[in-house]
Parts: sequence; C-alpha cells; structure tokens
Amino acid sequence: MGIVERKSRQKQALRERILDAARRIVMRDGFAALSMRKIAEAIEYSPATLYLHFASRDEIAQALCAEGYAQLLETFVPLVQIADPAERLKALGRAYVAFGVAHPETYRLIFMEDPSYTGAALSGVAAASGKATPVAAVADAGAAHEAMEIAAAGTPAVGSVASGKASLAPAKPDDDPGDAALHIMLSALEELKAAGRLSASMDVAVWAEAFWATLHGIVALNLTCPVFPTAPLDTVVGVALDAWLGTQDAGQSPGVTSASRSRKKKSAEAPVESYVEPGGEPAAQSSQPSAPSGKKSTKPPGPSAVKPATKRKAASA
Amino acid sequence: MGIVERKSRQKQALRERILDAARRIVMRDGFAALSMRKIAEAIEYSPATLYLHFASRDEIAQALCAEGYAQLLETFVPLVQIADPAERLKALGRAYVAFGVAHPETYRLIFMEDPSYTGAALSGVAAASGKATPVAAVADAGAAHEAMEIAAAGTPAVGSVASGKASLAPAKPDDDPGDAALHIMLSALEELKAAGRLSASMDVAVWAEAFWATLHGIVALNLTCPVFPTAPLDTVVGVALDAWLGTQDAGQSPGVTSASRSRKKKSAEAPVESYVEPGGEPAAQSSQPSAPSGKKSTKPPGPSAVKPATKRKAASA
DNA sequence: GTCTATAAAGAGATAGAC
DNA sequence: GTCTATCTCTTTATAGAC
Repeated sequence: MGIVERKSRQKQALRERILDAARRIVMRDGFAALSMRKIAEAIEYSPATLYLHFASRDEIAQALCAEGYAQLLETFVPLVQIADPAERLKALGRAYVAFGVAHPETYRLIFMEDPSYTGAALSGVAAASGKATPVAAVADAGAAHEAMEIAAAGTPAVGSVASGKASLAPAKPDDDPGDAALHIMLSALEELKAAGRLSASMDVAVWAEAFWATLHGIVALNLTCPVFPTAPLDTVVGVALDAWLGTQDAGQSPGVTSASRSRKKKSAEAPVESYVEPGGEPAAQSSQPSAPSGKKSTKPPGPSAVKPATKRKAASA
Repeated sequence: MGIVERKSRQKQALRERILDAARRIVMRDGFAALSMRKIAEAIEYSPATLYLHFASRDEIAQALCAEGYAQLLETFVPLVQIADPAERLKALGRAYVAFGVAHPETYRLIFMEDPSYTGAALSGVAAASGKATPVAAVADAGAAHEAMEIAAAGTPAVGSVASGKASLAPAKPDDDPGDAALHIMLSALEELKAAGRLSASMDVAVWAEAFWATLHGIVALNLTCPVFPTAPLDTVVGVALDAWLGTQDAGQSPGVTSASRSRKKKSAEAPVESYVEPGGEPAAQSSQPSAPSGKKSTKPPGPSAVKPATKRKAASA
C-alpha cells in the first residue's frame, strides 16, 4: 500500500501547491485576477491538470475562502480569554477590523465578493443564538489554531482546515470556522446581557447582526472608498465600539481590563494599525491599506456569462 | 445655426440612449455584465459608435455613478425638513438603507465596486465638517432635484446632473451630489451637537464616518451575505440607529445624552421596507432583495490586464 | 497524470471605408 | 456619424495523444 499512499501524498502536495499559488495571486492581484491559467503557469503545470484537482475555478475560490475564515477565527481565539465581556467584544471588534485591513484581499474574497462565498461560512446563524458555550467555541477554535501551525511557513499559514477535509465542502467540515467565530461573539454578548449590561429586552441576535454590520461597514468602506477614514482608522473604530458598548471618550483603545492584561498576545491592546498576524507577515496598515494599486477586485467573465473591462482604470485611463 | 443645434440635440439624444441602455443592463445583470457590445446591441448601433460618445466603458460607468449619487441625494432631500436633528438623522439612515436595498445594483456600483467610482462623489469630505449650512445643502439638493424631474420618465429618472455637463468630469459638475448628501448629514450632526445631545468632545466628522460605516455595513451585508439579516432588516436598522442616536432600550448609547425619545415624524418611524422612492418606482424590499440570481458583480478584463471568471457560479456550477 | 491543442465565448478598442 | 471588419486580448473547459 506504500505506493498508493505515496501517490495520494503527491496528489495532496500538488493540491497544496495549487492553493498556494492561487493564494499568492489573490493576495497580489486580487481575486478578480485569479484564473486557472495563471495558477497553472505559477506552478508550471498545464491548465488542464488543475481540473484533476479542482472541478472549477470556483472550487479553488471556495477552498481559499475556507482558509480565510479559519484565519479570521484564529485571530479571535486568544481574545476569548478576556474576562470582561464588553472588553472582549471590543477586542474582537478591533481584531476583526484589523484583520480586514491587514488582509484586504482575503477579506474581500470572504465578505465582499460573492454571496455564495460569504454564505458558505455562516450556516447556523439563525439558530446559533444560544447554541455554543464559550468553552465549546474555544475548543473548536483551538483545534483550528493547532492545525494551522502545522501548515506552511512562508505563506499566510492556514490551509490545514481547508485542505484537510474540505475538498468538496470547503467551509463546513465538522466545525465551521465561520460559525465558531460567530459563537465567540454571541457568547460574549450573552454574558453581557446576563450581567445586566445589555437591555434585557434586546435580542442578542439582532444586536450581534447590527454590531457586525458596523464592523463590516468600517472595513468595507476602508477597502473600497479611497477617502473613507478621514480620521485615523483607530479613532473611528473606537467611536463605533463605544457607541455599541458604551464608554465615554472614544479614540483610545480601552484594551483589556485587568487579569488578561498579562496576555501574551498584544493583539488585544494594540491599536488597530499595529496588528500583526500570527503567521508573522508584515501586515498592511494605516487607513489606505494595500489594494494593489493598478488593479482592483471584482468579477471576471465566465464561459457563457459576461464580463466587462474595468481594470483598465489605472492602466488605460 | 438650427442645423448644428439639431445635430447637437441628436448627439445628446444618442448619448442618453446609451446611458439608458447601460443603466438597464446594470440593473438587470449587474455591473459586471456591462459591456460595450451589449450596450451597442441594445440600442442597435455598432460598438464603434459608442466610442464617439464615451471614451471607454469606464466613462459610461462613471456617468451611471453620477446618476446614482444624484438619485441617492434625491431621497435625502425631503427629509431635510424634519426638525429634530436626531430624528432627521434616523430618517436619513433609514432612507439610505432603503435606497441600497431598493437599488442594489446602483448601490453596488457606487459604493462597492471600484474605489475610483466611490471616491468620485466624495471630494471634500475631509474639509467638509463645518462647511455647508443646512440651507446651502438644501439649495444644492433642490437644484439637483429639479434637474431630475426634467429627465426621462420611464427610467429611474436621473441623468440630468450626469449628462448635462459631466462628459469628462462625471461626478463633479459644480455641485456634487455626493458632497451634498454628506453635508445634509453633517449639518444634522452639528445641530445635534449644538443642542448638547452629542458629547462636546466628539468630533462630528469621526462620528459621521462611523455612522455612515454602520449604514453601509448593513446595506453591504444585505447585498452580499445571503443570511445576513436573520431578523427583519427593519429591526436591525432600528437597533443600529438607536445605538447611535439613543432611545430607551438598545445597549446604552453614550453618544446621545438624553431626550430624543419622543418620535414625531412618521417618516422617521416608517419601516424601511415601506420606503417608496420619489420617482414612483415600486422599490424592492425585504431582506434578500434583488441580486440577479445567477450573476454577480465584480471586475472584468482589460486590454492588457487580467481577469478570471467568476460568474459561472450559478451558470456552470 | 500530464500535456498539447483547441473549442467556444467574450471582451475593449481602432482603422478606414462610406 | 456610422458601420464593417478586424486586432488583440482574455477566459473556462475539454478531447485526445502520450
């Protein structure tokens, strides 16, 4: 059986190479620039070979999405230890925005590209309200975290969750990173409510959605609107968090309350801009982050579908 | 000179036809599906003819953007009359979300497609803080409004602002709809602050940006995330507005100190869904609005640039 | 498994005849 | 002004040789 195993391993390896190449292309040129030909060229294989591993460009995109969700989840994990639920939520909010700013193309792919990509990670949102306990969420998250560290070193480091078992069902193996992340937030919210710091009549699910929308709005505008944060991104995030979680005087990072101050990760207290991803990448920063100058992000043409030209913006205009 | 005038009129007319066709394509199939060939086919001209009126696809897109901004501004105009600044802001927020939900493709084009499109409308955001008085904003808005009613009847009715003089400088004639809309909001905000209902130490520009981000987040998630508003969109918007502008329950809203609890205008209370646009269109509604099932939105290929395929989602997958 | 070659579709933009 | 014809470029995806 050694032979079949070797073959299986080789197949897996090629699969990884494909995803690595795809990830690099997306990071560098945006999702719109991702094509089978480019990937094939990058790994020095013919385009046809890719179809032996992925049924379509879309399947590759979904695999990348799964990685992205896991990556986002991973940034949440250490924050679960923050004792005060309000501070925890603030830290989560900052981490969320920091993630989006640091990984614009990943964020775009996951939350701004295609409804099917976005929906892939959020399966049980409706019924999720009282489902997972903080402990359970942490357990799941921990598993994902551990799996990640096994992954590649040079690249953003994810992959395991996605490539391990998510060949056809990208974002929903047994534990769904998207749901797990959601649960972390909902748990904090319920604690908050239990502590009487949130109106008892408030539906946490609604609150959570509106809160999420605020964070998403900040990230999305930052990635799309060139003039968005006139003020420092930090400040805007601070004001938003204060509006939702109360505290006078925006601006600075309330950070962690007390006990968790010893946190090994500085991520919770550091201002949004200084966020550094676990993988060790530089992490983009400031208000106008990466966004590969000339090229944008959007959609490409399909076989029978359509696609206009827009990238020319910087190229031809 | 009658002859040159007629020719000029005919040229203008064709220009309008081009934009009309383009608008229809975008509404129906999304921006990504907008191509010169399609437009040409729709108006029964050759593709080459389009280039006599627009230098590129991009220029057409920008003209559509200008229309979109004007359209959005128009929905703001009547709300300026609301006396209470907090209620006015809430009404503006609801109108904003309603607009995005009712005109998903327009909203996408303007705020979610390309930074250059989004930035086109917001020129003086940075210095806008104390710039325009409510009166000035209304004056601008009124002008745009008036201009609009001259425009076509069957179609969404805009165009004048864009087509009148924005051949090469699409979104910034003399009065910029984007800025005007922004000023309307900032004015209300300053009134709020003047009335002592907003922390004196709060920077209105920052507050405005964070508030805008919240609204944008709600719309953007609604358009992109299939499961987004688990709760009725109305409810989520209400919670968000309360968080920012205060009202009994809802977390605690440190932003606003007291009052503003008695709501008078029904326009401020009307649920988002019931919004009807001034033009008299049906106005889409509910949580999962249009979003032309099969197709998405994104970017197309340029001459030398790149472009993957993505639309296949529903077509080939 | 992998490649070459190609089908089938789409795009933006232009030259030059009329 | 308008059209025809064309150039150049992109893409996904597959057939069939090796």
